[in-house]
Amino acid sequence: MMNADTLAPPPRTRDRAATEERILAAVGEVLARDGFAALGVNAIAKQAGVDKVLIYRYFGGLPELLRTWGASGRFWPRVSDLLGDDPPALLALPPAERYARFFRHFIDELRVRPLTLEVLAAEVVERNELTAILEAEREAWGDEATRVLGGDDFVGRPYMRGVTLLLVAGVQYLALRSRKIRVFGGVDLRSDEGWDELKRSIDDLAHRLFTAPHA
Amino acid sequence: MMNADTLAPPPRTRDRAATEERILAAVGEVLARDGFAALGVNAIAKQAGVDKVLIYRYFGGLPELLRTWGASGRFWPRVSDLLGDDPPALLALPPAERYARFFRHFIDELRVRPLTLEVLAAEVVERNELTAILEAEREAWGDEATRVLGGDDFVGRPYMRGVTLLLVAGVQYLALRSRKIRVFGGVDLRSDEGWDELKRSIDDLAHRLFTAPHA
DNA sequence: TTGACTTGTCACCGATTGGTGACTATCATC
DNA sequence: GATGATAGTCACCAATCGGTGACAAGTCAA
Repeated sequence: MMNADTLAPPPRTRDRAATEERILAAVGEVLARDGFAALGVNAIAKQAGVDKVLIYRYFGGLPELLRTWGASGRFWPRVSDLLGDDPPALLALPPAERYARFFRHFIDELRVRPLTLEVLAAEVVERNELTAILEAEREAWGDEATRVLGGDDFVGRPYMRGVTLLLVAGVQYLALRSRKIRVFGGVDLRSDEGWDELKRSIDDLAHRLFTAPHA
Repeated sequence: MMNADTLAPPPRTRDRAATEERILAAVGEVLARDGFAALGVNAIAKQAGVDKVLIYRYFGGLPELLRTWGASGRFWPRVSDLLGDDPPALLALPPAERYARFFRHFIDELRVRPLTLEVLAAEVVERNELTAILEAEREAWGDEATRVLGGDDFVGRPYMRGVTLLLVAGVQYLALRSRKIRVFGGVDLRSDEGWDELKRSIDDLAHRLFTAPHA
């Protein structure tokens, strides 16, 4: 029969914990390299150097694997990162200054986290079990942001919530777009200079919002 | 051979122009119903009730079909829609008023165009030949927007470009998110009331930007 | 009437997807 | 040392993807 028979396939290390870790790590690697659309059992197994059947055996399937990966919190910025190196100092600043600095940190954190942007982008285009899992992980993040920014400074300024929301959304959108395009409205989204202009604009805006309550 | 032989398949209407139109219409239908990810030759042909080989014969393939569809302008808002019913009247308004009204129109146009949002969402998550085709169609749109908004009102206000960009990006992002989630930062993105709050915020913001050149 | 062209249908191809069953190799325990 | 559970590999499945070649049927001009 010409069967190559005992052409022994060398089994791997036979270490379930290590294999599970390799699979979990492969999720992030595939996500970073090929994006959310390519995130399937075949790609993950190949990246991990493991047979895909182990994904079903160890995690139960792709959704459960994603849920485990999302819960591991290995891709999302911690809330403290949004406050900078010295949170108390930030909170002690005058409102306009705090407002502006928060957005500076927000921009910087977003720009250096390709995995975060990849997940955010996926949430824009589809809402399924996978994105819902990761979205729940992220909600506390946005809530924390509004809590830090909000507080007593918004009383008497009913426009602040809408403006803040639009700025947060705008920063997220521009960060997302920078993955696919370079220039948006004349601003280079892939250079520090481009983002510096946006930061300075928010700076000016913040001072105008807080120092001119003329209504 | 048990060949069912002349089990005559009734050919369609044998009308190339009509068939091409059905295929083009099917593009929008598939896009609206199943989204950009499902936009393939199989799905389009099935939706049009036509054999997929005709897509290759009549259009040359999926990219060319998409290009034709994009150029047909059947999904994108015309620039005039951004200026409202009476463009000269809008342009004659004071800067702050014009600024605010433009965003009102921008929001209203975006919210009633699911196909536009679908394409915008696809552009966020992937950049390929298909999205590039539709993106080129849309560029003139954004350029026109900045031309209407910009002009002489921005001189002496270096922050205006960044702020405007962030607002445009923010509106687009919130409109995109409204397709998948209902509430963002406490604002209901699927109700007129939620968007009214955002419009009012932009209103206030516009007046502050243009009436307080205190720097 | 004949022949060339076009419209449309169908069958097939290779590649890739998610998913499963069967097999071998290793390890711990009796 | 034999036994049973588990780690890991492989071969296969049906479905779907984009794409092509062959062919039947209608249309029109010579």
